[in-house]
Amino acid sequence: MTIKDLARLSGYSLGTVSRVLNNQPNVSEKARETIMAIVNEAGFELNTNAKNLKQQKSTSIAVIIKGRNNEMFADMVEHIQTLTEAHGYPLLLNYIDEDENEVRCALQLCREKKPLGILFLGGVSENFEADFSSIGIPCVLLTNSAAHLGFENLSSVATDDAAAAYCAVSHLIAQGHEKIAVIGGDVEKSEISRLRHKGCVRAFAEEPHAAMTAYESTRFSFRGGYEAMNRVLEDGGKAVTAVFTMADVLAIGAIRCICDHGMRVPEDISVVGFDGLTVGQYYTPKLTTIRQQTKQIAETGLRLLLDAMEGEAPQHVIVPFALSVLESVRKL
Amino acid sequence: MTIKDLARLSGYSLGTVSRVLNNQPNVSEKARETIMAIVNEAGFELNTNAKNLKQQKSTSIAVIIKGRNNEMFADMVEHIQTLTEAHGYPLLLNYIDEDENEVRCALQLCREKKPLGILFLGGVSENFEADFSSIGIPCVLLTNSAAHLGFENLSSVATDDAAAAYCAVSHLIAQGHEKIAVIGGDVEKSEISRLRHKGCVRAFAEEPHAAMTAYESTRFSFRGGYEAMNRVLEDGGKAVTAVFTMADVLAIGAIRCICDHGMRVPEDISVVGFDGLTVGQYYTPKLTTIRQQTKQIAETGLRLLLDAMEGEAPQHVIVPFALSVLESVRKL
DNA sequence: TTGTACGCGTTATCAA
DNA sequence: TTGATAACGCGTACAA
Repeated sequence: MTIKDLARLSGYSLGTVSRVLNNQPNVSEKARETIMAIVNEAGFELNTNAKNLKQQKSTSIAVIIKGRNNEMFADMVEHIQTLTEAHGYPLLLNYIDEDENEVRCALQLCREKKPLGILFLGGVSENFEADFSSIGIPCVLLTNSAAHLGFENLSSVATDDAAAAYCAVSHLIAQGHEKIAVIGGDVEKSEISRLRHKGCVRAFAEEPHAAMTAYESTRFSFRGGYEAMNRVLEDGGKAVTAVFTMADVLAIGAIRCICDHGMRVPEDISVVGFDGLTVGQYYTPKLTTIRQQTKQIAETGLRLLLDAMEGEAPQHVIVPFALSVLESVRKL
Repeated sequence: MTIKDLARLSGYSLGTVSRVLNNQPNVSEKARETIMAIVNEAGFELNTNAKNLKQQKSTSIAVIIKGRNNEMFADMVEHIQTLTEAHGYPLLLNYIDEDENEVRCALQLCREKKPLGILFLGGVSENFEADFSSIGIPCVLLTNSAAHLGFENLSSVATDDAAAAYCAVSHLIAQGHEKIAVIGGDVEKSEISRLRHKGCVRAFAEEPHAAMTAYESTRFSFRGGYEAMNRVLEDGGKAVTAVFTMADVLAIGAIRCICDHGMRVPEDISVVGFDGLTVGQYYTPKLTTIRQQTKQIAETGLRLLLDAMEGEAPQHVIVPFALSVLESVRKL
């Protein structure tokens, strides 16, 4: 079933049928009704390939998600999906590995699928600096700020990672902790880890009686958290009383490790996480954590993208975070 | 950059260029080299829209995932993605709501994107009975069996849900539990819940001294598990000593609820989950659960789909499960 | 308000 | 082994 058949069946010409299908003006009400009746009855749909070929672009928005088993991203994708559905934009979901180059992926996507815009869930500055200039369509980077990159077609929405980490560590210090271990990602490679680490350093600098006794770098996973905590504990001597982890999954891994060493959280060691995953509220103990506003990040990001698609200038938005104080920290 | 430019640049005609690009025979080695050199240098890529338009189909495989915040499905999608990448099939990921009709969605997909095959992650028999006959391409249903539906182009890969639930409840009974509550989904609407419920019933039937003191139906989420457990506990009197939940998220919600009531797991109440989520191994207590082989389900499902795309007959495979005995069950 | 004709980038058929 | 040419289904000037 093509618009040719539709033309034949309705007695109108191809042009009229096409105009009806695209809600264009200059069509008689009668023609519209006649044609739409046949469309609905036969369940006709335009051929996307032909349409895109003709228009030299697709009508879709692409999303590039770094890391598949990332509950926060999954959450954001869900929101984005709901919103774009309302706007009528088909979504092109692309999951890539943590260490793949998201900008290269975007370039390929532009050539192959020609999306109207791209949403990056996660990304590293270096990749953008290297290749982003070849991308011509509006893009938005989520969870990292792209303000310093200065591209004309790149907006960003992010949490203030340094401030959030500062807040988490300050909370531990305020509760009387002085020997605090930190578990996070590779400060060389991961921008997010770098920023959060910076926040930690600032917090310790302000309170000289407290110190970061160790910084353990690992993958962002339950197992990564477990193994990193293991190294902290086996390193003995400096007996930490608290740990700040740069992700809730790390916190959960770390807590499990602490329990396996015969200690308890928060009685023996306090733990603060980062992200605000749902599971944290159902964990034992309920996780004290930095809660990121995933919904707001997703909504704002999409809005910036749609705005940019309308020709507006890029923006760089910081969304607020909140320290969610539950049960995994004890006052000394 | 199109194959027209390529023809002009190489001095060959459109036909020859197309043949080279599609690795067809009857091309001189010289022509192949000349053209490929330009392709590589310029980073040329075929226009997918034009190609699909001409061939009246796409080269992609569609995946319809019911429920976005489902860690098990996310896991399976990850495996599928890795495997299809190796085979060179682009993946069309479609996340839909729990209660949307996956077969309707598939029909629309067939019209719009014309995939080579469809993988269903989750689905209910009723929807397939109603509309699946209109779908002409090979499909595979994962996590539910489609054997009884008898479609010529529908394979399936599933865990034996009834047997697994039977195994879980039998384990509790074997540990001396006699008053056992069960938390799951709506037996009327959810086929999976129905099958698992059936397994429970059989287990209780075999051990008359044990009984299902309550069946609480709820959504498959942390909160759902919490609320259902709340109802069980507030219903007092029949003092359960164990709970079987039809999902690990339910188990975690239930355990949190038990703790909030001042009791402990497994000291006061034992809990068995279902799925084998990673977080269960890092929970406190480590979750005793029915472990589903997500990797194997995904791999088998994709293999069946590829086979069917080659013209082979549909198959219905049951993959084994395992009872993972960790810490959330106590022997009475 | 409606219809005609062309081109989007590709594959495939046929003739050279 | 190669080249010319006709589709594929659609949008859109332009003409009627």
